[in-house]
Amino acid sequence: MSIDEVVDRADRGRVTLQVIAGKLDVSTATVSLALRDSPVVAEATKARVQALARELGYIYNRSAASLRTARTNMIAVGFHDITNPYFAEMLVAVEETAAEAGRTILLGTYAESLERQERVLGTLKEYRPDGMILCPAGGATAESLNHLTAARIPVVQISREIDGVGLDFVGSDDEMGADLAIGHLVDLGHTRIAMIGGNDAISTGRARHRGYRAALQRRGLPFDPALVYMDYGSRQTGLAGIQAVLDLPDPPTAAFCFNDLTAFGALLGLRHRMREAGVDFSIVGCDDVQEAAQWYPALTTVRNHHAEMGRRAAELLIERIENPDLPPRRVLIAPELIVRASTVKR
Amino acid sequence: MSIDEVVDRADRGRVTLQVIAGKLDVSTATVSLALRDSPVVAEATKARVQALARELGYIYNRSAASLRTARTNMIAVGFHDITNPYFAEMLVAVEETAAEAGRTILLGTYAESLERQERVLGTLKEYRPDGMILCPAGGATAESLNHLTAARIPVVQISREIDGVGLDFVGSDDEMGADLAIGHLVDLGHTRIAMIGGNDAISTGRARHRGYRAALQRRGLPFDPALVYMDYGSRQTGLAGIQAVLDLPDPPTAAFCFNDLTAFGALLGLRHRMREAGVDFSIVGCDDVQEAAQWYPALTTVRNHHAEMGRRAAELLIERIENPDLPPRRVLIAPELIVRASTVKR
DNA sequence: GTGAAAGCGCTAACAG
DNA sequence: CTGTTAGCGCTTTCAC
Repeated sequence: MSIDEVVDRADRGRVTLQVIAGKLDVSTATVSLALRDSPVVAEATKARVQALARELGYIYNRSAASLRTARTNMIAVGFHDITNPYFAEMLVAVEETAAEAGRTILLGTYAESLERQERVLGTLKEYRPDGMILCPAGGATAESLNHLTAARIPVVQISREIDGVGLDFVGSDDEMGADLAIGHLVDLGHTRIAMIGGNDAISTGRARHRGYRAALQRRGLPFDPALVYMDYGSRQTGLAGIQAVLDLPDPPTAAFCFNDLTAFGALLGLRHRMREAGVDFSIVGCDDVQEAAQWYPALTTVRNHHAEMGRRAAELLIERIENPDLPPRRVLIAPELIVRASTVKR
Repeated sequence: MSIDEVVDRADRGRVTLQVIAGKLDVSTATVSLALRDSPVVAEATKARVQALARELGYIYNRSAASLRTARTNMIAVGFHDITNPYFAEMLVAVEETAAEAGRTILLGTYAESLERQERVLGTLKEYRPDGMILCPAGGATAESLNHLTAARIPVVQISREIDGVGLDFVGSDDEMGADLAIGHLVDLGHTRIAMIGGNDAISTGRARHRGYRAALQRRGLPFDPALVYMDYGSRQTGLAGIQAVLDLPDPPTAAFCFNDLTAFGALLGLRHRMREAGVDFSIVGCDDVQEAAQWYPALTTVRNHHAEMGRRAAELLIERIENPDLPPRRVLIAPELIVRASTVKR
């Protein structure tokens, strides 16, 4: 073969197993095996094949392989929002774990739109990922995931859980987390404790609110609905929520926030009222995103080990891909209270 | 066909064009056309095909289609770090723009590791994405992307630029951004202005430092190397950097930070020294991530329109996919100074 | 240790 | 308007 031919081939990006086989006068089967370093091929042959492949700039075509093997080595990830550092950090953990296991991430996002989620998941599944990791939009129902189970696609839910789908789940023990937070505040002498952010549309919202009420009750404290400000867990919610409860005739002295983002907003809202967390008010967040330690005051929060959640979800999924008949598993990671500077004795 | 057969097919996830064609006694070609709503197929036939496809739970197999068409409708995105909100927000814009154009994102990350970048890009290209959007790790060279250009894969670089690769680029005009920042500080009466964060390994680092020097010079201010604290643009860098320059015999009264993350760290570092931005010191960030407006004090920063960068990058890539022979384009988005509360008259 | 051949599920000519 | 045919690039028996 001439150099020109080689360049020509490489140029047109059309180097296939056939081309290599042709030039070396071996079969495509041998080339295929050789490139995958099969022990069945003679060392000398392998070396020749691999050398030529490199020289020609051969690129393995996974679409073709997938068609044949019914395996894509792709893991589809459907997240509602990767702008929230909690999910961004979780996604990185998923991606890194997947990459270590030779898998690549196919990503879809849908904010909190059920309709976009529908479309995105539909598209993702056409790529035939070996499995999916999902954090559904608020209000998603078991029926909305039926098409995935019907197609027998291995799915693990992360962080948010939909009741009654028999799918794997990796999340945090949110009732315990709320209890940790409330316990800490009560220990500091607080008796009027607000809960800001979170709503009934998502499982974490329900669980953290449930945990909040149970924790109060467990400690003999009354539940006052006026102290509960429910909304999507954003900075804006925290900003508005803290001010709303501060305006109450009998305002709280502390607040447990649905997540760190809400807590950051609350920290700010406090300043707008010339108050300061850690001085004359206490704020506890939930999640422990990187930013939490960096705030001023540094945020006391419930660490949910979200990177570990990401890693575990990827591991669970890979196990399920390899063994689809496993019974559904539910792994709850125990949260941990991280006391920093935003909480103070009453 | 019996219901049992249907259920059986659906169960085994093996509904293909052939199956539908067989049941309807038409050819696979017709089914293929009908499912894509081709005008060439009779309405009645289309309706029958589409109805049966839905009934059987047919899932389009993009691997198979890709093999045939040499188009995957995937866009590979290689980012070094999506934990930085700047890049997370950019990624969302890329993903949404791609989704609107019927493309899905294949994601790879590599932190700042050139070796991981190498591996990740190599894997991504085996999936035969129609194109790639890259933000390379620090220190990446033109050679390290040669394999992509050799394979004639359309690539657009985003945010960070590698000299001498003839690839499309979408980024911000960083010298202008630095000039905006320094101009603002000089207008406020500052003459000793530090620059914190950023390094020579990445194009934005070089450009912002170049802009910083040029801006000083343009205003007749001396350049003092002691005021420059170079490092990767992280919160930690800001925290350490601000304290380092504050320790100088002749400390600055203001600082321009490489990015918002660094600025957040600097804001904190100031507090560790009982100083406060917007009161007795001025800090200007760069990027304007969502968090910037939420800080206390709210951060004065150079808005780089990173969401628009993401959108433009996706658009440029799609244009190039459709027209590979376009000459390389370089789009620089003009930054904008956003004055908030972290800067104050000297 | 290597080759021949079939086929994964789809699309694109081309014929009729 | 619909069918026939070939083939995308790979993997996998099964022979030899």
